[in-house]
Amino acid sequence: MPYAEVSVNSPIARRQLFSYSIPCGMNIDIGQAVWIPFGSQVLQGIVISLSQYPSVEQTRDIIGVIGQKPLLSPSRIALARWISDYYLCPVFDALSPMLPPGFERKSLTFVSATAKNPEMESLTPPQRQVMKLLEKNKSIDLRRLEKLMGKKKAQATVSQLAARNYINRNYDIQPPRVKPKQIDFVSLAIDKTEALQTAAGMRGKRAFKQAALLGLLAQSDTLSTAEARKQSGCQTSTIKALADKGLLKIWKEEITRDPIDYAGIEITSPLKPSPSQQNAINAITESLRRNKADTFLLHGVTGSGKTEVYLQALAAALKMGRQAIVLVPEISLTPQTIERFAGRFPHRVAVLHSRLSLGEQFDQWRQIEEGKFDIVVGPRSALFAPLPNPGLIVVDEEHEWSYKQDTSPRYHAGNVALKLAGLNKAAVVLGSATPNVESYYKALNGKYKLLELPERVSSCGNAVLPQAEVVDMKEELKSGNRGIFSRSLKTAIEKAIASRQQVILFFNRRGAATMIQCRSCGYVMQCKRCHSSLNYHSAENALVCHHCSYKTFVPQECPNCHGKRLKFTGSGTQKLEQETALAFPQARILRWDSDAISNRHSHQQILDAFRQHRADILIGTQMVAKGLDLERVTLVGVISADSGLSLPDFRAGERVFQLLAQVAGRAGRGALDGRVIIQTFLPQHYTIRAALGHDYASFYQQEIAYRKQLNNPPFSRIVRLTFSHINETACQKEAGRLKKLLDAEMDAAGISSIRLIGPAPAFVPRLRGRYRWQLVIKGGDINTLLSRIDIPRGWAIDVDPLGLD
DNA sequence: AGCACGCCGACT
DNA sequence: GTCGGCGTGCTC
Repeated sequence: MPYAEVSVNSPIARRQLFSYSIPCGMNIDIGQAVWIPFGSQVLQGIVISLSQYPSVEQTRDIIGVIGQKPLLSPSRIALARWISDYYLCPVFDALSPMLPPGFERKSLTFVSATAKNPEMESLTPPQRQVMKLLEKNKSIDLRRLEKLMGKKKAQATVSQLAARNYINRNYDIQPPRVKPKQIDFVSLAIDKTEALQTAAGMRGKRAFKQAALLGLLAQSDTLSTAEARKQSGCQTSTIKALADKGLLKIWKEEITRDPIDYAGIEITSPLKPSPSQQNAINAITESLRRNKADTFLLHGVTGSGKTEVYLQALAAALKMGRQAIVLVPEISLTPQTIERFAGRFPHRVAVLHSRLSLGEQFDQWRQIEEGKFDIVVGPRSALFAPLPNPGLIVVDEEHEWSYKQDTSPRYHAGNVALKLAGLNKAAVVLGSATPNVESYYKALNGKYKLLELPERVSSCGNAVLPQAEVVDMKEELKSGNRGIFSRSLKTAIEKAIASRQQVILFFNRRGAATMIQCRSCGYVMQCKRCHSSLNYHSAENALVCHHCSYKTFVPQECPNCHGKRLKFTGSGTQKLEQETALAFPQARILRWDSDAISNRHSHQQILDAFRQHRADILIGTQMVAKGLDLERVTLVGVISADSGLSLPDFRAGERVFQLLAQVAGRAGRGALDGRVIIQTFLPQHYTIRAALGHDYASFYQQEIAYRKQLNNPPFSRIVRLTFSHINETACQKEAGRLKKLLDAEMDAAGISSIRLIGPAPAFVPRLRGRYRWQLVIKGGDINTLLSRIDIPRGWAIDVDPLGLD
C-alpha cells in the first residue's frame, strides 16, 4: 500500500488524519512512528492505517521512521481511535498516553549565517545582536534567542534577517529526552593474590589510595565506580591511574532505575478467605478461565477485605499466563499501597505514575514491554502500560473522581478499562464501598456481575462499623451557639486532647465558597427555574444560576423563613484552622489540603508528622477521608456535612454520601473506640441518614429515583462544551453562536431526544485570565449529533463530565 | 501552535 | 517609493 493515514502531533490536527505517500523502500506498518513534513515544520506522527488511495490529491512523502518496528499494536490503535471517537478528542491526544515515556519530541529551529555579510550600520539593534552572536557561534537554537530577547522579538528579527538572506533557518529534531542508563563498573584485571602483592608494594611507595582500592576490589569482585570511590575513599583519578597501568578494567553496563525498594517490604502469603470473599474469587477466576470479558462490581464496606480478593484474583490471572493492571486513585498511590501488591508478588510488580522521574518511567515501561513484570500498579494512565496480554484489570475505589482526567483526552479510566478488556478478552473488577450510582445500576441490571462483601473481616480493627452521631446545627443556633463547633464536638475534642488522643476534622471544601445560606433555617438561595443553588458573583454583586443564567439581587431576608441573618458560606480550611486555634489554644494543629502540599514528599511528611503525634488535630479536606488508619485517632469531626449538597451538580448528593460514608468508616480502626460527629443543617437529608447507618442500599434507592425523575445519568448522557476566551463578550457570543448551530442541526436531523442547557458562565467563570462559557448537552445519542458538527477550535469537549469544571 | 503571505503607516 | 508593522489563513 503506497499511502499512510497518519495522526499528526500538532494541536491543529485534532480528530483529523493526514495522508502521506510512502517512499519506495521504506517499510511502514500500522502503528509505526514516523517523522512527517507538516507545513514548514517536521513533526511526529503515528501511522493509523494504510491505503491504496490518499484522501487528498496532493500528498507529501513520509520523511523517515522513528524506530524500526511499529510502536503500537493494531489493538492499541483501535483503542486510541475508540477513545478519540467516544471522548471527541484529537487522535494524537488519545495515542499519547500509550507512547513510551519521553517519546514526544518537537522539531527545533536553528539559525546560521549565510555567506552574505550585512553592513552592520544598516541593521536595527536587535538584528545586529543576532548577527554578532552568529559570528561567535556557527548555529544558534531559536529557543535560545527567544529566551535572550523575548519570543516575539526573536521571531521577528530572525524573519527579517532571513528575508534579506543574511541567515538561514535549519530544522532539527530535539534530542531524546531519556535513554537507557549506563554506568561504569570496575573490577581487577589481575588475580587477587597478585593484586594484594601489588598493593603491599604500593604502600611502600606511599601510594596508599591506590593500594586501598586494589585491596577493596580483591575483596568484592565487581563494583560500580561510584561505589568503589565511596568505599575506598579515592578519586576518579585513582581508578583511572590503576586502569592505565592495566591493573583494573572499567566497562559500561546498562542498569535499570527501579522505583520499588524491596528492602522494607514484607512478603505475604494468601489469607484464608471468608465465604463471601471466596465466592468473589471463584466468580472472577471462573470468568478468567473461560476467557470472558466480564465486568464485576465488588461492593464491600470498609474493612471487608476487597484487597485480598484482588490479590487472589491476580494470582489466578498470573497462573493462567496473563498479566494484570491495578488502577488506584491518585491520592492512594502511596508506598503502602504498592507494598501490598509487591509484598504478595515480589519483583513481578511495576509502578507507573507521573511522580517518578522520566528515567524511572522509561525503565519500567521498557521492562513491562519485555515481559519482566506481570502486574502494573498505577493511577489511570497505568491502563496504557504495554503489557502483552492483560487478563485482569482491577479498578480500586472505582467511585473516585480522579479516574476522570480533566485535560484532553478527558477519559474515564473505568470506562476505558472496559473497552480495553473487551479488546483483550480480559475481566474487569470494579471495587468500592460506595460504588458510583451508575455502576450499581448496571450491576443490578445484569450488565455487570455484582459481588457483595457484606461483613467486615476480623483482622481489621473492630468487626462492627463505628456508630456516627449527627448534630443539628439549627438547634445549636437556636441555643445561641454561633460558632463553627457544636457543643458536643467541642466537648469531645477537649476530652480527646486531654487524654492525649488525636482528632481529625474533616472539612468538605467543595461548594464551600459562593452560596448564600440562611442562618436561621438553613435554606440555600436557589434558582426558581433550575432548583440548583445560586452562585454569588462578587464582581456584579448578584446571584447567578449556572444552569440557565438567571440573575437576581442578593435578598435582604430569607425567602423561606424571612429571617434576616443571611450568611455567605465562604469558609475554607485556613479559616477553620484559625477558628480551631482560637477554640483550642492548647492544641497543636496541622492542616492537610492541596494548598499545604508543595513538593512530592509533602503528603507523606504531613502524615508522618501526625502519626508521630507531633500534632493533636489534623484539619483537612477530601484527603483525610482516605486510608487513614491511625491508632491514636479516636475522634473524627465533620464540620459542615451539607456543604456541597446544594451545588449545581446532580452528583452532589452522591459525592456527599461517598465522603461521609468514608469518614464514618474511618474512626475506630485501632484498639481504642472511635467516635464520629457529623455537624449539619440538614440532619434528615437522605445522604446524611444513609451515611450514618452505613446503608448504601437506601441511599441508592433514593438517588436512582431522583436520577430517573430528572433524566440524569444513567438514564441519559451528558456532554459539556466549554469555550474560553480573553474577551468576555466574544466568549459569550461564540457560546450563543454554537448553541444556535446545534439547535439548527438538531432541527435538520430531526433529533428531539436531546436538550441543550445554556449557554451560561462556567462554574469557574474566569480561569487564568480567560472567560469561560459553557453549553451542556443532555440526552440519548449525543455522539451522533456531535459527529455531524465540527466543533470550532477553542471549545473543550467533556464527554460524561464529573463535577463542575 | 508556528509560519508564510499580504495589505497599510513612518521613514529615506 | 521602501521597510516593517501584525491581521489572516494554511498545514496531507
